[in-house]
Amino acid sequence: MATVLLNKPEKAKMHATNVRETLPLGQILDGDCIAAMRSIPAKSIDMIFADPPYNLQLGGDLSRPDGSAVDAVTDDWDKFESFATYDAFTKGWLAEARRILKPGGSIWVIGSYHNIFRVGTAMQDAGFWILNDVIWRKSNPMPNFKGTRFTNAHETLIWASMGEKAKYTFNYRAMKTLNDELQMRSDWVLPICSGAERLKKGGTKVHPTQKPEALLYRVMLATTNPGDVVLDPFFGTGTTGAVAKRLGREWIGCERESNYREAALERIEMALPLDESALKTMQSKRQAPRVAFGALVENGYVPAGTTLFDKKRRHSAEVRADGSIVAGKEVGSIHGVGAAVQGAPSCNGWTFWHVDGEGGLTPIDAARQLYLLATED
Amino acid sequence: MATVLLNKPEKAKMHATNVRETLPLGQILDGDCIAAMRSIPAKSIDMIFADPPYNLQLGGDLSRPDGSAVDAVTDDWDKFESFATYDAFTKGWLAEARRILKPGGSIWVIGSYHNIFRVGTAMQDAGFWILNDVIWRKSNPMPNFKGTRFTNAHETLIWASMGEKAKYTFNYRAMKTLNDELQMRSDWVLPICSGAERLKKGGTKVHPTQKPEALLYRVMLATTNPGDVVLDPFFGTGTTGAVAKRLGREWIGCERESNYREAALERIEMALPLDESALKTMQSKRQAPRVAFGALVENGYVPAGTTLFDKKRRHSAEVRADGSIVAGKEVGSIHGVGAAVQGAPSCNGWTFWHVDGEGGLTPIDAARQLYLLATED
DNA sequence: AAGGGTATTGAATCTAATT
DNA sequence: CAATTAGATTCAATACCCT
Repeated sequence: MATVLLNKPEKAKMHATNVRETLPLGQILDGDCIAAMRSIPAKSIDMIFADPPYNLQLGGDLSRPDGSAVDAVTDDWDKFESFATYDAFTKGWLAEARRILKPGGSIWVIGSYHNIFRVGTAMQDAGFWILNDVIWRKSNPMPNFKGTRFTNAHETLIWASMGEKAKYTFNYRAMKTLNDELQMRSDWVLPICSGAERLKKGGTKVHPTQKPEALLYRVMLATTNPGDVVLDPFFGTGTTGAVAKRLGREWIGCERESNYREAALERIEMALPLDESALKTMQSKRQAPRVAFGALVENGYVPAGTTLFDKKRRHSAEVRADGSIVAGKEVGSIHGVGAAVQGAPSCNGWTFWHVDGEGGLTPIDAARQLYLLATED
Repeated sequence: MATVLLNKPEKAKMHATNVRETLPLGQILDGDCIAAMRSIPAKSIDMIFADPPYNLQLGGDLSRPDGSAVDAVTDDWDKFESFATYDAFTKGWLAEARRILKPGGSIWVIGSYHNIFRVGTAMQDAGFWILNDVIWRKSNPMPNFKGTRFTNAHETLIWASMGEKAKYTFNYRAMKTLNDELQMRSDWVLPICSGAERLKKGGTKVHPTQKPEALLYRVMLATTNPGDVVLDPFFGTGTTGAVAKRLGREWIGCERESNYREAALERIEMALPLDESALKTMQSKRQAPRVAFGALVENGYVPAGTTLFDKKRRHSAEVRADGSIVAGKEVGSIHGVGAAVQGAPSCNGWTFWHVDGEGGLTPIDAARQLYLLATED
């Protein structure tokens, strides 16, 4: 029998491929989400989006908010019982979620003030590292008819990685593009789910808390890549699945109620996937291929002997044949010398240093872009 | 000796009056807030506003893109050994807060994702009944300098009564007036504390986390009446005291650090009734909402994959998932690509680009108008 | 005086790949 | 795994200096 030697990353990759083939992609698992998640292999999911129910009746039945339902529990002892039961439930499904997430995966949970504080605490206690809490600011909320409180006009999402040092996916550049070239903030203004998007049967809502697709769209675009596997333990009518399909992500759902499952499957069937070109997003420079400054020198884009200046000509440096630069006593990389002359902890030499041309000073980053275009493919 | 018979309400009223006379109104109690609150009689306070340490758990130094350093919160008072330590601290001060609050009083606590979930859980466990969580959306937050997460652009306040059936004060009418005759929502847009309001000594800020008076103004106007007693267990530089004085409320503070106490007393001494200009900043701004093209994409008004044309169909471009558009080699915003294909210095993409519909070409600005109609309050 | 340009700053869990 | 190196990264408001 032939032996093939594999290094560690290759082994991991092959393992991931094998595991992926066993995943129930594009399926809604029937039953309790904890039991359903138990059937998923460990470290196999890229992102989890969870919209857990928030109210736990004493009978052990979970119910969703429908605006009129009020907790029947009244005295303090029962309240404690209720919170304790809810916390145990939260701890249970979070533990399974943690098991099936990849080390570089992340989790989103949405909730309101009834449950989000307990969920957030449980997430921290389970070892998740909160990256942001995000506010979904509803642009057209239900008014508070009685005038007894502030209009409850938002919901809270928590986004967390597997741990303090864990990696995670964040498509910073795509978010910035989506927000007209400003950093995306932690407060998102989006309309509630209504109109044609709202699933109805016989004139009534199929699901009391159907989330808008725009919300999932932003979540997925921000924190997953095409082809990633997204799991939703409280699938409901399948907003997560519909958006995943549209955005070229794989999905898995868990849902106990058959009428929700049916509505979800029908809905996702109708969803149209975007083609590959439309799925492309603005790439960050971090993802662009690295170019050594020395390559520009070798190829004559910035010849040896060129004098570099900072934007205000307060500093200058000379380029040497090996791509190092010299400024007074400082010798080294464009970054190191840039940092040294400024007395700064670090410096991006590509944008700090300029060459003197016909139209004034041009950052050497422009030469890098030219080089990248010329050497593409 | 004459005997005066008093009925029960009169007795309670007299008791309240006597207790009130023993309260350290207009004073800052020196020392740990738990010990300080122990000196306050039970059921004597109308409202508590608490801004406890956030337990930020910051890593190393952080520098801005220009190389300058970020002045972080490094004070000892924000350092806790573990979540367990922080939880014990929270439980301790909440218990005292609960003891001194009147049955019809209420409590506000402000925090960030670092601590607010733990605080909210502790409040529920202590028996407080959450009435709202309120989002302070900062109009000018500190950016995320490294592009690693969403800009942390908000903080969360929790407002709670003494229990599910407990009474509380809510001045619905005042809030509606303050909000241009619309119900006050659970998200408040306010600037951070800066400029003349920010207390400084020798050019540097006295307190690292001074809260804006506008925030306290809205809190107090909404949930207290003139003459009410407001206590702040983490008084700092006395924003609560200054606003209480201006609004005709009584105040009590607790503060360990003498330099904060001194700054606070001096500041409150100077506090004057609010003038017109200050009042204006307290009011909700009804400014025209800015719409990013990306919002139309994620909400399906202009789906990814759509082809855009200029009015005469000389140019076309394709919409991508993140709201960028592609025309040949040009990739970027509707404005940038519009300018590039025309060879123009600038371009209003909203009027330049059109979508092909039943009635011919329609400018994408029409979709923006539709979106605005759907999201208007 | 008005306006333009530049510097400063705010509750921040703030890099990633290679050696 | 720690140390090193390459190199990516900011928005709104205020303050102050200069025409």
